[in-house]
Amino acid sequence: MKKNNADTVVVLDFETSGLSPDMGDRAIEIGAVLIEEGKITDRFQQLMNPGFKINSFIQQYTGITNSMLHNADIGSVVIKKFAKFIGKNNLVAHNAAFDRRFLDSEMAIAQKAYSGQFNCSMLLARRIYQNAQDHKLETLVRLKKLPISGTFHRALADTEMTAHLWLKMLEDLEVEYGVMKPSFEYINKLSKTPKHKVAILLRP
DNA sequence: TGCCAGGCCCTCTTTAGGGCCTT
Repeated sequence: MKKNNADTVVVLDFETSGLSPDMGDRAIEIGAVLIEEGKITDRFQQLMNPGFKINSFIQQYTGITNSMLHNADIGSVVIKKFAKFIGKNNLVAHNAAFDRRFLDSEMAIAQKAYSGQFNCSMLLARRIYQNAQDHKLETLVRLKKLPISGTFHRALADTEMTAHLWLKMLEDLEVEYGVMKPSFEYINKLSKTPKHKVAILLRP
């Protein structure tokens, strides 16, 4: 049965060859963690061979090299395994619009589908941490003193940090605003509320 | 690889432009 609480989700992060699947970019790594009732209970990480050589900027940015990708499974093989990992869970990513485009693109290539809805940790952070210097994942992780797991810009490390940020935001909503066990839909609504109206929505 | 995007949000707004965030 599908869980609709915000504390039961799959958090995911793609490393990619560029910014736009519509321009031919492909995923080169997927990382994900399953959070069940506020606890990380499973992990997924695989490199994905995009079928072409990635440029030097991406190699430097991610630390993923062409030689690492040479022996990796192709995207469609990996994404079929990942579809099983997702199951019917809802999904979370930092700047989810980006990861959703690549998930949709890779799923279409593999002729697979998923049923979960997306929530965005960046949009939620912009609402509840309005005074943060910016809302990059790294900035928020340091601001909230969350554990830095591995290297930034590798898929599983970014995913774990996004997961910790997600759980911290749920905790802060409860502790500071009395929002208990919010639904996924409530968080989605909160993430789309104009900033100047957030305080009204969250008033205990 | 391919010349590199797209959605959200703010404001000096809505007949628009530019910054943020992701790789």
